Amino acid sequence: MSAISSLVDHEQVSTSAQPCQAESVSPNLHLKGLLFKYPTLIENADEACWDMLNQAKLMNVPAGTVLFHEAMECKHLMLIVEGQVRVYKDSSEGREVTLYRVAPGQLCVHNLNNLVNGLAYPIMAQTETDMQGLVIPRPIFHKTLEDSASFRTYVLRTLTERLSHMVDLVSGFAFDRLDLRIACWLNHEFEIGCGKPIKITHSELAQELGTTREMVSRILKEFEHKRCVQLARGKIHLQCRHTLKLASQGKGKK
Amino acid sequence: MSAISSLVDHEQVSTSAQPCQAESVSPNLHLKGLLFKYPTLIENADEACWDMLNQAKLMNVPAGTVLFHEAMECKHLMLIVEGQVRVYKDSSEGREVTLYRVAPGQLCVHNLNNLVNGLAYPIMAQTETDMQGLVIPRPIFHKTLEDSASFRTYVLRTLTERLSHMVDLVSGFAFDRLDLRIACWLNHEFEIGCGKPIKITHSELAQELGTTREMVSRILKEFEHKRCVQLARGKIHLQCRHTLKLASQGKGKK
DNA sequence: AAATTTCTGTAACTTAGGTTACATAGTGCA
DNA sequence: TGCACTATGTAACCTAAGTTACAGAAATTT
Repeated sequence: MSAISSLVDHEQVSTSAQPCQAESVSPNLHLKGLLFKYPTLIENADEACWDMLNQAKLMNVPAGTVLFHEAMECKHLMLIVEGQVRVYKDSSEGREVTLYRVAPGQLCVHNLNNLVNGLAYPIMAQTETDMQGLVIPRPIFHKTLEDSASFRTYVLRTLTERLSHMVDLVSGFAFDRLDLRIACWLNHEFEIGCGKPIKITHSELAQELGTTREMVSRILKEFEHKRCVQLARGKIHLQCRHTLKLASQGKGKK
Repeated sequence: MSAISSLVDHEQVSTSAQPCQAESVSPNLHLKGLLFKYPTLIENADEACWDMLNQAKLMNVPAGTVLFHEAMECKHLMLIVEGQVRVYKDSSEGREVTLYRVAPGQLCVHNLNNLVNGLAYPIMAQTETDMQGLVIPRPIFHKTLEDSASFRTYVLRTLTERLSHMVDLVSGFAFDRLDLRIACWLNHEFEIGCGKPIKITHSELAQELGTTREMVSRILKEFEHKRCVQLARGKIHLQCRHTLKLASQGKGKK
């Protein structure tokens, strides 16, 4: 509660109702460039879908902006062109868990939820980087849902995929030890980063996984002793992919 | 793995591919009777939606049937008319968590996921009671998604609602103590049952919440001492709604 | 009625995770 | 160079949750 209001007070907030720096996107060509990260949406897009995209406005949002929170209503759908958004839930004791991230090519399903059901949901979304997005007003979103088969497919896919992802989250919390969850997270990050060092602080990682900084420090240090990783200020270097894989499979419990 | 295959071996399994006892539903009137628990679907149903429903086949499934598991592919969408299905995830150590239940009026979103994305997902669904459902073949489901605005709305609503529910699950695991989670669960059950005793064993409740029987026994006994509930074999009686509410709000920590 | 199975109670113990409370080490910059 | 700030390390302690290992009660079957 206090965490939320302090954020809202002290940081730049753009309610979806008042997009800042919105401008029309003119030619189709330009659109295709902006949306090249949405291949599943674009490649099969039908006319109705293009209609919607042509009516979208481009909007710039600085890093750290709260896009929605608590009981906020969404008046727009946002397609992210550049940058990324973190969607998370915070606890009354000041801890956090990341639920998922929205990157170019993806939709914020809670944004969708809000648009479809008209229900706000007590969760937060905040830009992690400067962001550029295409803003689609609610009525146009609904109309396109009616008219465009391709858009529909895209929306449905996104929703069901997120759902599976949420099941993974639940089962991690329910069954896996924290060291396992950290190892898996590292593994995944190293995989998509091709082994490049991960830039994150221990307390950020704690907020990612819904735990505390001290626990993360403790477990990362263990991993360093096992020579999976090497720690530096604000960075985690991969030392041995194999050892980390083992740790992430729950083996080598020590 | 072994848990799954043993279930599959020893219990009655109906792959969605071979519905047992399927029969055509003839007149519209009959359909309306069957689907009276689907008001949101029925009341606004357009012609395309009725078309689909008219092509559905009625199917009876006995209690304890595994509807899908692991990497099983769904060839049908199932609208539950009578009875209920439990969708859950099991751990390698033999524990379980219930993800959600599907009752008349609802859809199994993982069934949807499978139909939409063609991806199977390692999670289980099993009938808890004898069940009667309307089976809709995959191609007809897809066609109706194209043609029926009302069906689409219904599907989207269901999906986004489940998603919110999953967030609650995650945040419970991430932030709430087990006693809190049990208290909330009891509260909810007493609410929908209007205070009637809940029929459940401790180990079933453990599987519900992803914990162990001993923990549930211990915490329920605590609640009995606090005079929230009264325990009997296979049953939990509500003693004082107020005290339980307090416990479920994390107050009266003892 | 006796035997068997299922359910519950509970004590003793272990372990994972969280908390408190510092110390120390980098980083940026005045 | 020194100061402030942020990030990390770590020990001691606490508590929630899980585990082991029973005993006994209630239901069900033979």
